[in-house]
Amino acid sequence: MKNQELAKIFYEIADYLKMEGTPFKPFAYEKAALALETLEEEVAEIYKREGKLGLKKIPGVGESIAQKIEEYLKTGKIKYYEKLKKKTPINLEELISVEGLGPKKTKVLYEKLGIKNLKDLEKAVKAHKIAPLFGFGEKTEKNILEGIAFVKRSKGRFLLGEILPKVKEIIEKLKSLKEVEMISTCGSVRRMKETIGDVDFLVVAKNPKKIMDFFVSLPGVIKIWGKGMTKSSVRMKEGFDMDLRVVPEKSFGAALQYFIGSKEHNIVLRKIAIEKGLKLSEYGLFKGSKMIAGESEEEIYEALGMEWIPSEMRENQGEIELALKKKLPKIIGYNDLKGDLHCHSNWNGGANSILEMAEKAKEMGYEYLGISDHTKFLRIEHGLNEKELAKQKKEIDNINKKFQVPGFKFQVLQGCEANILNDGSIDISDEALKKLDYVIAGVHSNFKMSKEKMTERIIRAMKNPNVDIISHPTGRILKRRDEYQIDFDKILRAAKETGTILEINSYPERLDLNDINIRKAKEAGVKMIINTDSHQKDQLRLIEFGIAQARRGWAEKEDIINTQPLEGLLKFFQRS
DNA sequence: GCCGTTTTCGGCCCGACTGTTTTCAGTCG
Repeated sequence: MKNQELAKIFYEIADYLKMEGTPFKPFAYEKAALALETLEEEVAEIYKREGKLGLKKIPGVGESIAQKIEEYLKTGKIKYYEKLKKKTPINLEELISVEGLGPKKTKVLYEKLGIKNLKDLEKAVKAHKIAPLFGFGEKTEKNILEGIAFVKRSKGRFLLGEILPKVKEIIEKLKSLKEVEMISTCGSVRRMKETIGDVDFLVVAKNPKKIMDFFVSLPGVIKIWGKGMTKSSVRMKEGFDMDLRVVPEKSFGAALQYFIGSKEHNIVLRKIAIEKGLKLSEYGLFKGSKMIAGESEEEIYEALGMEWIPSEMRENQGEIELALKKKLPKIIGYNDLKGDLHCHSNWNGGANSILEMAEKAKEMGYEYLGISDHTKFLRIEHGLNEKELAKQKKEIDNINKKFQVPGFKFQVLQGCEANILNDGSIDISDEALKKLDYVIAGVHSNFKMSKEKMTERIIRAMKNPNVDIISHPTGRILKRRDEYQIDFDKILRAAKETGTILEINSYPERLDLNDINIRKAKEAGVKMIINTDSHQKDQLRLIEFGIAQARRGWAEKEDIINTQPLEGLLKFFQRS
């Protein structure tokens, strides 16, 4: 995954340049990083095929960045980046992950106090060395302390969005070995938990030694914790660990069940087995010494008198009871969505044109795609005003004409992602909103409001008859910032009353609503929509993470409005 | 450093808020 590695480096270069106060360049590096991050094809492949010229076709990549990509592909290093790191030898990524600390403050902390990493920072905060610095103060010091605590709490866990692409790549590599007969991921990756501790693979194989040799010498392995015939364990350079187990075919299902977990789910399952006079382990389901099930998960669950439970639901949150009664909800499937309504085009922050986004959506088999660019208030994203929205509508109408092919259904809708201002009003006129197919509204500023005020703010927005959807309703950013203070039950009641739809945002850092809130919304009878918030066409694929989260929240097809075909969908927006 | 249905050079990255100031810098989206 050279793409991800390069993206990370370019983001970091951008931060170093910001630290120096360099104008514009950081923006260019970030743009290139964003493009690389979600590029479908490996840069190495592009380079192999088309050389540097091919690299320059990537949006945001010009001569200089293409050269750096080339350098990295050839040497594994970028001299320019190494030089920046050498000049200011600090763990920049770690330090700016503390909310409230940016590149500039980090630089001051390094120059005045020699702070190089989180540990140094914590020491300095605790010794009250930071508040007296020029430009800092008591409150900053306190905020930094809270920020450190938050970063530490989420440390050692990785975003599913960071890990899953790597896991899929490794699975493909392992599958290509002829010795591998069956393979699967287990653990929290398989349960699609939003953050992952380590990665587990389960393999049925003829020649375990060969598999193990291959596994411990995968690119990116920096440490081998252990290597045996049935289990090997390694540390990857990104910092996470991976285990691989080889099991006999007749136990594959039992091992899968055991290692997918969760632990809590398994404990209850084993109790049920005992009650039936059986014993469940990773080797199988046994009656005395006779194995009665184990080759597949399905036969184990069946033998225990219950329905098979999708892995995303296995958290012992009531799913076992329902499975015993054969009343599990039919949770939404990964191919049930008919479109995506939260996407940004190059009319504001996005990298691709509306047409490019639409073509990608069409390719994914969608029936519709909603363009929801930011409105006025967010100037950095080139938020659109009333006039520009009207102009954009013309473009969308033209594009839709192109898509009018007999026997083929596809339509681009025009929405917007408007801003909920401090008092709950919307930053663009009702007349303009009325002309759109639908309206998303979201909070993008002033997050540290009191619980009461923030709740009131969002509810007022929901009461605006033009607002259909609330985007990323709780505002959390994983590993960075907690959700803002809101009374979620009150929000749900207001959503129900006003018929407002709550978004499940698929961005791996957001996944907002989260699984718990999705379940609450479902129980409250509030409709939801799964969107990506794509800023470029390849991000449309992030929808997988939103769907996974919906499945973890037990959402069914009818809870999610974009499982509806276009006609049904539009009914939710009550436009005439 | 990137980009071009006004441009191959000169734009691009604005505005609110916070916390620190006493007129403003840094952070965040």
